Amino acid sequence: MAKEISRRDKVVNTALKLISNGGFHASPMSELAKLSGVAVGTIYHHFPSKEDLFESLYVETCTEAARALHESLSVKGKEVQRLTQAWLALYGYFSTAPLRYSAVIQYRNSPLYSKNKEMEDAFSSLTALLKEGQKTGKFKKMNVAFQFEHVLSSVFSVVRLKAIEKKKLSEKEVREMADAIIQSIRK
Amino acid sequence: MAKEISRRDKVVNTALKLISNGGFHASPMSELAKLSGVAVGTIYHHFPSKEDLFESLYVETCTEAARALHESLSVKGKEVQRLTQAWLALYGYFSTAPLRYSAVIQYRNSPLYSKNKEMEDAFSSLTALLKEGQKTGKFKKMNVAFQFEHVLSSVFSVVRLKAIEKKKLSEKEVREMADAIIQSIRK
Amino acid sequence: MAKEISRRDKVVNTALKLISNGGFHASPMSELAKLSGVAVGTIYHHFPSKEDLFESLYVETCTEAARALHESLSVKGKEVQRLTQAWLALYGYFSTAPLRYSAVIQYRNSPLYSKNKEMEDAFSSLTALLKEGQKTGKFKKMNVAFQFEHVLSSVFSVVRLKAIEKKKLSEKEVREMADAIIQSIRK
Amino acid sequence: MAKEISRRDKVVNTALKLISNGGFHASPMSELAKLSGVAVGTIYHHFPSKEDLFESLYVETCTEAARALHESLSVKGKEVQRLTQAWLALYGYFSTAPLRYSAVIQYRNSPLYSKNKEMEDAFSSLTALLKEGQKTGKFKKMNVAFQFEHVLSSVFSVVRLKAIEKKKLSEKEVREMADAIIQSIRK
DNA sequence: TATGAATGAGTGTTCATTCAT
DNA sequence: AATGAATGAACACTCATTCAT
Repeated sequence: MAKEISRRDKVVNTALKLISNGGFHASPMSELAKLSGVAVGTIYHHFPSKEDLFESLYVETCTEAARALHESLSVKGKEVQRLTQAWLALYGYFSTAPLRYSAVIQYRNSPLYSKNKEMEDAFSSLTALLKEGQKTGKFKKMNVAFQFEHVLSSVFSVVRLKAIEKKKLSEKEVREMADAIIQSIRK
Repeated sequence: MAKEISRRDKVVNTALKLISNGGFHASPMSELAKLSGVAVGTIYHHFPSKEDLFESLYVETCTEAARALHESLSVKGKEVQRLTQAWLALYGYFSTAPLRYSAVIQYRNSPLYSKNKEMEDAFSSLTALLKEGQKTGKFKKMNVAFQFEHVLSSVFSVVRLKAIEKKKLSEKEVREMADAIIQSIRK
Repeated sequence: MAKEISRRDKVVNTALKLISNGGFHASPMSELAKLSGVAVGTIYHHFPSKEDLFESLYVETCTEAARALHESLSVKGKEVQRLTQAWLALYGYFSTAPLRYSAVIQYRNSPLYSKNKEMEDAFSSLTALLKEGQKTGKFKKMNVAFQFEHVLSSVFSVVRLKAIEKKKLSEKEVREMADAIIQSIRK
Repeated sequence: MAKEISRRDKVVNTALKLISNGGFHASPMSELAKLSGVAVGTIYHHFPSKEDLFESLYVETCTEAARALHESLSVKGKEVQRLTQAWLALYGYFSTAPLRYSAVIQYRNSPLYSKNKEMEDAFSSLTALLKEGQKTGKFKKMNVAFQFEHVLSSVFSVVRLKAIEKKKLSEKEVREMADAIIQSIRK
């Protein structure tokens, strides 16, 4: 029973590696094709353009991360507890998928971004939680966009330390970081 | 007595605009030359290569920001107070120079980075403050690199909100954000 | 009894539209397939190659035009009268089938041509008429190839005025043009 | 004293050869560069795009032909005589520059055309002559655009016979052809 | 017959860099 | 120092054609 990987998936996987290595502009379609074991035309059969391909990486990743986030928030609990779960869920997802972390970071800091608020949309349940916490008085009253950015960028900072800079981080340390962030949000 | 702007400075200023607009790869040297009112060859008299030019932007900016940071830290005071001053100094610098903020963000997320720890070095006084605060028990004991990233990325988040996304932020709001961040660091 | 259009005919009709619009090189087989409601492979079942397909358009059209020409020449009469009939027959055919006119013009001015003297062959009865007229002294003695070209290109000029440039031309005007041309051929 | 041919002229000359041979689409820029002894980038330094380059060929040629036309019409005379001179001038120009003839024909039958009425404009003195002749009663009253096309296409037919199909044509024969055409225009 | 995913050679164009003036 | 014409490797993308189903 052969494990068939679709050509599209081969391309996606190779693209994640390439972009994580040298970035969008250091990743020619020809090389992507070669490393994927696929013809150039085949890539264009699945993605209309290079930009689209890399946008797909971003959107797909947002969707996956949003699913992890959603599951973590499905458990009932107090706001602080739920925020902790959310933070850990996002951290869990991205530290397990460092290539996707890389792709997301690059996309969000590229000129392609801003057309695309996928992440903000996908993570709307996080925004909702923040608003709710502010309303119930559990969280500080503060610009929600800022709090959102704050949570997200702290997750990314830790993922970077662990997955990119290869720092050893114990579970306890990670948990402390999460708590520190959340402390800056709760009242 | 006319205020002569050196050709080098013209180039630097135009480069900041260009990179802020479309990014490194969307900023051809030929256009940089044209918009600067300078010949292509002239740019190469001042900078050995395109990469070098954009690295210079980064290094220069780090140096300027470091100066602002240094001044803010020259005032004696308790660790928490000094950290607040440091945060506000960095915020002050970057929110006044949004093009340079843009250049720094892009550089730090480009493959050119990592050769270049300019910012960490330039901001060593911030790292020193964090270590000191941990030692004296004022700050939470925690991975210093993470705390550093955390401070920096929070500054950048707020600058982005204000300078890029054009959100109106009162001084009071900014101060609250700073306090929130610092609360997550202090004991 | 439904009027079934064969796939081949669908392709031919679409090809005529496409080539008339943007020309041979702006008409990819993939688009031809899509607009025809047919798979790419199906086109290749009916035509060995793209060049062949467009050559078929030309040859088919020549054949149809030759039939019209032939019918007009089957009526007996004096050379001048018959030439007039021939001119009007060709004009009639092409002004009714402007897409085919377009295809013929393009083919005749493409590098594919010259392998293919289909039109000269198909229109041999016109050449024969010209030769006959010269022999009987009704037409000027003159290079027959030139006279042939002359007649044909005048037909095409008028078709172009009417069908492509949408000039309103009365039957009387067209007749005058025909007469003018023929006057330059007759003695 | 070396005869310096500018790079631009080298490109133009090679382009005329190439397009005359296999047409626009069979003439890659890379080959054009190689045969011109010039770098690809250099072509783009002088022409914004391939289409522009070939349009330039057309426009330049129209301008040159218009000059020849203009000179021939500067001589005073009766309308018929002047029309003859005009016809012969155009014939003279194009039969001496068969590559340019080829380029013009191809351009006029390509989808690029129609944006560009250069030839009609450049040859406005011919149109003017035709109108004048109709007004003074020397020429048949007839659609001027048609008469224009008629004159032009007859010139092209003869050039084609001579320059492309290598038919030997004596001066006398050419003159007879000219006369025949003009006979179909004069009253 | 019919399909359309897959192929990959080929093309127009860009742009960092050089160097003669 | 300053200029900008010239260079050519590199790239994204196209599209005629094939072939397994």
